[in-house]
Amino acid sequence: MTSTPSESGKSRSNDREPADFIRQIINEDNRTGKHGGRVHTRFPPEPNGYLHIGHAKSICLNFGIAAEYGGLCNLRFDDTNPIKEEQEYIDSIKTDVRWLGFDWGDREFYASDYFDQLYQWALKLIGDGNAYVCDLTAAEIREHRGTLTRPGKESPYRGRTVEENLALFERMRAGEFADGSRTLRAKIDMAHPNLNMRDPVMYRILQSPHHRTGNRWPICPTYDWAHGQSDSIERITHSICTLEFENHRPLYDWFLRELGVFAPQQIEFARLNLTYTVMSKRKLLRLVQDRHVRGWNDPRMPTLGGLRRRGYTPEAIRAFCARIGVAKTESTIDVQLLEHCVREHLNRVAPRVMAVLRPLKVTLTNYPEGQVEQLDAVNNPEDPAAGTRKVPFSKVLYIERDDFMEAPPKKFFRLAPGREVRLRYAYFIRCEEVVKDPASGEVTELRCTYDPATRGGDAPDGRKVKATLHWVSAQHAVPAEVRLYDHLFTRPDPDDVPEGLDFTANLNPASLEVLDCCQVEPSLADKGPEYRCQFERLGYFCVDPDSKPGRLVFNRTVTLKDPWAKIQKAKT
RNA sequence: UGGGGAAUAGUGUAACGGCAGCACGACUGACUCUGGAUCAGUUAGUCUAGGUUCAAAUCCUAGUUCCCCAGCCA
Repeated sequence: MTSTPSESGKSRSNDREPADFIRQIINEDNRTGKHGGRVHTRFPPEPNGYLHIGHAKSICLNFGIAAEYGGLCNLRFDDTNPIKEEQEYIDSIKTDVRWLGFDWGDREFYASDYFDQLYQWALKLIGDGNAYVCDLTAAEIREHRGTLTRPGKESPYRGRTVEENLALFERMRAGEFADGSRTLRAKIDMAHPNLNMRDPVMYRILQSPHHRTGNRWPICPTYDWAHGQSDSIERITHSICTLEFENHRPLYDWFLRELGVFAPQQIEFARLNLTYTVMSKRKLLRLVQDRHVRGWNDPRMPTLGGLRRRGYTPEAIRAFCARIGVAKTESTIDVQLLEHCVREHLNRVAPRVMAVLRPLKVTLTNYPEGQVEQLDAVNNPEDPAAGTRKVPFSKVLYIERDDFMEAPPKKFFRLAPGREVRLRYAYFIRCEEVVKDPASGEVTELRCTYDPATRGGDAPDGRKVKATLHWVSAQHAVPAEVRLYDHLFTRPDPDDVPEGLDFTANLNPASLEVLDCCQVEPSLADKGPEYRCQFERLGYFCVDPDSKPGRLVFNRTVTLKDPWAKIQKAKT
């Protein structure tokens, strides 16, 4: 946890700076002294799934705001539903938040930490005539709730006395009743236009063991009953959540008011949507279960685990979250902005290396047999401190198949019969002869000559060349597998499908391409997982955890911007 | 047809009665030993209709469109 989560480094504690609507609210609260200048937020994941880029937006918001205002941000697991939650998720969530660069200190909390307090508060509401035990089944409750346009009917159990309710609730707690047979409900208003206020359930009976409290609680609180009170216990000043909870705010406030306890302010913002991907837990789970991807951390997934494996940096994700801003308008961010953010960071820090993905053999007919030269190559033109390295050069090389065309169209600047190009950091070469497989007609080798006077890449006579190609020396290169990724879906909105089909109809069949005959420069031989670099002219890549010594595996994080590829794509 | 929200270039996001700005994208051009990076430039916007005002994205009125809510999920 070395970095400051506040990317701007600027304090937002004055209201001169353009601030988003949440920071404006906080600025106003600070101005009026509402919380004595205190700012305390929380990130409250439910431990029933893996974190994704949408959560990163919330994490950056909550931890970022706390840091900017000199406040604190808690990590709180919203573990009110034992049948869906598991320790594995808790561990992965903590790993991801830490990886993103945030620190919750010793403030790791669980809603289940507050089950006793919640129970006491429930007793108070019952005592005040504000809650009652209801014997209706789930289906009956639904029927009684009414509809969007029609008021609900009151439960026949609504009129129970305080004593009756207290006795029944005590027995619920003692585990005397079957799952789902009774609930504790807030007594509010069955005719309320907001359905959340029509006597919402506070406790249900769920005998399944809880990952933290074991079998101590046969009853468990609902989100509505637990969340606001948890915020209150932690003295959260600003409880930031997504738009769908806007309808719950009246209830959130109602509980706090009836209890007479510290009242945090709930503020809702629009969740993140990204083009060419899905973000809902349900759809992500479906992709994993139906084997459309290789797992939760498949590099094509928008999960933090997937992005990490893909080679994304925490810095890039934080920069992205800072740029997308925060508002109440529902929006879909162009995935190109995310890609821009990784490129921007990796361009600054990633060492450059040469790797040939689809090798084409090149023999330099006039280069001495058996000779090897060690040529100097710059590690990162954006960072002189990164220094240089030696790259071996010899008579037989590999270049990229895409860098040669027998009949080059207009605007193709690379190698072609009779044409001269530069090999990066090496020599000018000229293509003299094209060798083909007589059967298939496929080009199998290029026989070229090199100009010894151009060693290092410059011609003493000042002659220019239109392209510089990357290459590797055949006898020195290390074989590697490279996994190329593209968008998981073929449409910006995966849900844009013909009637009767679902989002899987838009899955991109070409989202993964595995190249297993790649040749990379020898300096890469000893690199392990999480090593990130730029393959010159191709893109940013990282070593995959599947990689083993002698069997390198790389993932392509993102391509470089490539005008030529765009020209070609436009033609098809 | 109840209630709660939201509408600003292609996509996001500012401007809080006083010149509609920024980022990404797209398109030019310069430079380049990465068709990368960098630099310069172009493109393009206030949902609609009225009203208030010297002045409206901003205030008022009426409409339109989109999102959320009928889990003992969160």
